[in-house]
Order: sequence, then structure tokens, then C-alpha cells
Amino acid sequence: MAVTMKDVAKLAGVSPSTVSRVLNNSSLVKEDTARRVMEAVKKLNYEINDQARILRTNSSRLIGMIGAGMENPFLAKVLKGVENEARQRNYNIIYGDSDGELKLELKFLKIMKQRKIDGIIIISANIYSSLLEKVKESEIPVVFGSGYINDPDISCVTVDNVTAAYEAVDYLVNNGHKKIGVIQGPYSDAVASAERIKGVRLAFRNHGIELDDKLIAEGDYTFESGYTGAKELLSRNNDLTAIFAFNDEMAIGAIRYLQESGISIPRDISVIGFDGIDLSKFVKPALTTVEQSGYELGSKAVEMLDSLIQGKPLSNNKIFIPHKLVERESTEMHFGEVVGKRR
Amino acid sequence: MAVTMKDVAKLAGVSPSTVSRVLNNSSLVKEDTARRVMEAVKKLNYEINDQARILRTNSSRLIGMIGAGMENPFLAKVLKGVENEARQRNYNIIYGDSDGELKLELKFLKIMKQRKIDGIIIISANIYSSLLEKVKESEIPVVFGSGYINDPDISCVTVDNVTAAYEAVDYLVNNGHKKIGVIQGPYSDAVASAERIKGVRLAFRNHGIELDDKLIAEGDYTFESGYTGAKELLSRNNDLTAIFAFNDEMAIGAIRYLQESGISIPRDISVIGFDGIDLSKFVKPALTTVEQSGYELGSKAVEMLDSLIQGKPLSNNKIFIPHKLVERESTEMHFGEVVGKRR
DNA sequence: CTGAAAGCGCTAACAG
DNA sequence: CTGTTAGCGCTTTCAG
Repeated sequence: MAVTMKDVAKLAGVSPSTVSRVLNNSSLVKEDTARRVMEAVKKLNYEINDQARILRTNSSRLIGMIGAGMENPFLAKVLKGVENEARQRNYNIIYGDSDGELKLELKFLKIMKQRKIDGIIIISANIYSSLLEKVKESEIPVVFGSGYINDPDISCVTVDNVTAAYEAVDYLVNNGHKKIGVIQGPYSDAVASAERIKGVRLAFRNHGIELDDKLIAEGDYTFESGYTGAKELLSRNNDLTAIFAFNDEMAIGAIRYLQESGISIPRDISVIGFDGIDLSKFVKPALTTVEQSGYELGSKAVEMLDSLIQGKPLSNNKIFIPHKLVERESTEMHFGEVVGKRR
Repeated sequence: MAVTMKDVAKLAGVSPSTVSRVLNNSSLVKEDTARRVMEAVKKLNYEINDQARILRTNSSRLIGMIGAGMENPFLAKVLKGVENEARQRNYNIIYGDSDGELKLELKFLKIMKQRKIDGIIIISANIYSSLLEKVKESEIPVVFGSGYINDPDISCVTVDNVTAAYEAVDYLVNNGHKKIGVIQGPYSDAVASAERIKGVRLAFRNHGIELDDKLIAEGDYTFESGYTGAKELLSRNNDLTAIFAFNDEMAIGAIRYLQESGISIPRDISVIGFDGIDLSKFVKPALTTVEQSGYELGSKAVEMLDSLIQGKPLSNNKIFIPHKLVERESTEMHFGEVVGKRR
């Protein structure tokens, strides 16, 4: 039904192989025949059938991406970076949103394998070891993009969560804060959130401050959970002067709760977020946050993956993208206890 | 290299055709042989090669989606709806972000055609007629999801932009506002933004209010453009009492500018947005906005597309998803002119 | 109920 | 420089 290579060949008076050669820029074709072929292509409006090519060459130029929670603007940026860089390199993206559910991730992995993807990028907070194993045994080139994967065989690109979280706490302490509440990610997040908690603990220890479990609330990276997290933290600690949320959405949710409770930010409580999504500049007060570039994360991931696919060895299969603490309006210096300051 | 149907057949002591029949639940296989085949599949860890199947059956179970601007949370929700509903129906998504550039959209269309997608969903603000034509002549089932497409052959699912915008203005006027500024989408957006402007004009006319061009600023759906849009509007009109932005991000950007200028919201100026993204609840003041569900838009689009792909006739190929004005903190009643009220 | 044979549209030796 | 041949892994008649 559709026009095939054969039709083009017939019209151009050559063999299908020649048409194929022309279309693949094989240099060994006489210019004149090449032109004739191209004319036939034009005339018939021929478009190559990728599926047939894929079957034959065993290379799909398809990259799978499994992400957890598309509604997270940071992840959206990552996806954009992936998509863009992939297009640059002549790949297409086939995307699946697992919402962090292992079952779905395994399902996507299977589907994508069947579709003969050339490689896969996984941005999921919950790196279950079973997923890791399945990926390894599948022998599909893979890059993880949500945290440091402690396996020499697995490539990953991520912000340095430990250091970044350390710096956030360090900044607060240096600004006079001692009672700092933390809204972390879900306990199930054994990567990003766990690493950041590690950084937090380290900073506390180095400053000789005790990190009571009462100072930690669990969130799930949504506005809502930031809101309830702040509520929880406040009910358990009446002397908080700062909150560090593990992403900007939770920070904004927390701010919202504090404001509703008549608490002024940053005067009464300083709040610091993580990611530096576009929005963080535009809320009131503008959010102090640890900035990282999702776009860069995504494009770097593709870059690494492309090397892997081509069998080029990576000089370094663990890459950190830069981060930077940007100070805006939601934090300020804290000057000791002032009785009756709040409310 | 990989294990194929042949291997399974050999191990099970049957022919490849039988294996194929079993895998496709063809009823005409004896239960006993079927079981033997399944055992062989398990033992060999066989996974079907979709590409071969696609080539043979000419059906890829692949849906293309072209979107413009992944960093827009509303679009992210749409994508999520698409992805979810597609998975339910055993399709996978191949996604391309055009950023609204026609050139890229045409390129994606071509690539996707070559990949033999079964259908395509296009969520792009700029519906260029050339894209529309290309899509039509490609004869790939298509659903548009960014506005009403005035072509009986083309299916679309969208919020009723005209009515929704009308209601937003109507609400403001009924609350005593007469000087209402509008931050619209890009002029190039001939769909959503154009339709909403139409609704705005209609509302103004019905209320006997003049819509001066000075009251309209162009934005591009980003926070930044809301910020600068508000600035522009204010510099041109010193008696504004309300601003209607064509999405929530721009509304939030506008609020940010107003606050920086010492203008109180909603006391001095009311602001209303569009979309009802999650964030709109959590900014301060919480945003009054026209809510619509991106998720529903996406899943409806897939539903329609699936029918189209199956050749089922659609009872209605123009679908409106519901919208609702939700009143929060960024708007209030305006009681006439109060001298020196502002600043 | 099952097997043999043909072929989807393309590419890659291998000859010439 | 170009054509012939074979076959990627699957599905689908057509016989049996």
C-alpha cells in the first residue's frame, strides 16, 4: 500500500540496494544515479520505513526514559533536556511515568526491551535493587539520573546531594540558626532524600548540633506534603527558626502553612528549598534554594548514554552536575532568642 | 543472539507458528501444547521482538505526542494523562517537544510517520495551517488538544476557551471591576489565546465596557512574561483594578510585580489566572483561577484517538472538557474609586 | 488443532 | 560503482 524502496528503485531504474545506499549516504554511488534516485524519492513522496530498518539493523535509535512523577517541574526540565539532546543525536524518546512504583518500572523496562530501545535513562527516586538487577541483566545501556548509584558498573549523573544538603544546613547555621527542621523526601526514597539526609547529619555533627528525630518530617515532594510537614514540625518543636525542605514545592507548601499560622518569613522562620525551579523566583517571599539544572542533568544523561550505546568507554561514569545556593528572600540571619517574638 | 521464537519452538517441540498462536491467545491451540510453549518461554526467558511484529502486522501500538513546552505544568499534566490512558490501552508514547516551532513540529511528524505510529496527539498553541494540512494528508489518525479546530475532519478536545474567558471577565465585572487588564498568550497563538480574547471581548461588550488595546499585554505563558506584562499594563493604565492572565504562571508573575511595587492584592488589584495548576493553591495570596484538568484532557485525547485508530466513528469529534472558576484570595469586590488608595 | 511456506521492507555481504 | 541474494523475527494463509 505505502510506497516502498522497490517502487523507488523501479522508477529510478536501479536496484533496491542502490536506493538504500543513497538514502544512507553510502559514498560509493555515482552522483548521477544518486540524483536519479532522489528524484524518484521526491516524485513518489517516499518515506523510509523505520521499522523495517530497525528489524534489519538491530538499532532502533530509540531511548527509553522512565521517570517518576511528570507533574514535578524539575523532572519536566530533565525530560526536556533529554528530549532535546536526544533529538540532536538523532534519537527519539519513548517515555513512561512510573510514579515511583516498582511494578510499573519493571513493566516499562520489559516493554522497552521488547521495543528494542538502544538505551535507557531512569530518573526515579526509588532505586529498588530489583530494578537495578533487572536492568543489569538486560544488558541495555543505562544511565541513572536521580542520585549516586553505588555500583561501579552503573553510570549515573546527579547533583552531589550530600554536599548540597550540607551546604544548605551550613548556610543556615552560619546565619545563627540552631533549631532547624527538615522536610525530607519519602522514606522509600533511598537515593536523593537519603543522600541529602546524610549531608544534613554531617553538617549538624560538624557544627556540634544535635539532630533530633523530632526535627525531621517526611514529605513526598508535593506542595501538600510541605504544608503538612511544616505543621507537623511546628507542633513538635516550638522553637524552630529555620526549615530546610528537600525540594522547592515542599518549601513553598511549608511557607504557605507558616503564613497561614501568622508566622512571618523570614523574620520568624527562615525557609530554604532545593532545585531552584523557575517558580522559586516568583513566589513571595522569593525562595532561597539550592539550585541545580534539570535540563543539564537530562542532556548530560543522554550524552553519557550515547557513548555507552556506541560502546565508547566513559572516562567517568559517575558525574555530578553543579549546584549553587542562591540566597533570596525566604531566609535571614537569626539573632538569638527573643521572647514572645512569634504569634 | 537474542532468543527467538524459533528457539522456543524447538524446545517446546512445535513449530514457530504455534508459538506465535499461543503468544497471541489464538484460541485454536490445544491447552496442553500451549502450556508446553509457555514453559519453554519461561525457561528461555523469551521476550517477543516487537519490531518484527510491527513490521509484519503494520501496527506499532505507538502514539506520537507533540507538545509545546514541557516546562509548563499544565502540559505536564496533559502528558501524564496521555501516558496513563495510553498504557491502559496498551499503547506507548513517543514524545517530542516542539516549543511551538513549526519546523520542529513538521520534523516530528515526519519522524513519527516513519516510525509507523498508529496515531498522533498534538498539543501546540500554534496550530499552523501547514501543519494541519500535512497531518491531514498523512492520513494518520490525529487528535488536537489545545483548542477548537475549525475543520470538520479534525478531532479535538479542549476546554471551552471562549466561554471560560467570558466567565472570568464576567466574574470580575460582577465584582465591581471596570478597568481590567489582560495578559494574553503570544500573538502567534491563534488557538487558545485567540479564543480567550474572543471571550474577553464578548464579556466586555455585553457589559457595555470598552476594551482598549492599552488594556492588553502580550505574554508567553511564563512567570517572567507575567511579571513584565503587569509592569507594562500598569505603566499604561493608572487606574487598573483587576488583571486577567491567560495562565496561572503569568498571573503569579504579575502578582509578584505588583507586590514589589507596593500594590496589595487583592485590596488594590484583583488577579485571576487560568488552568488551576497545583501551585495556584499554594502561592500567597492563593490564586483565583479558571480551573481545567490537564489530566482529563490528555486521557480524553487518547480515548478519542484510540477510537479513530480502530476505525470506530466518533459520535462527536469536538469535545469540551469542563472548567470551573475557583475563587480564592487573589480577587475581591471592588468598591469604586478611592483617591490615593494605592502606593 | 498444527506445520510449511511466504513475505512485511529493509540492509549487507558478495560478486561482478 | 551496482545488482543479486539472503535473511532480520515475526504472522498468516493454506494444507493437512
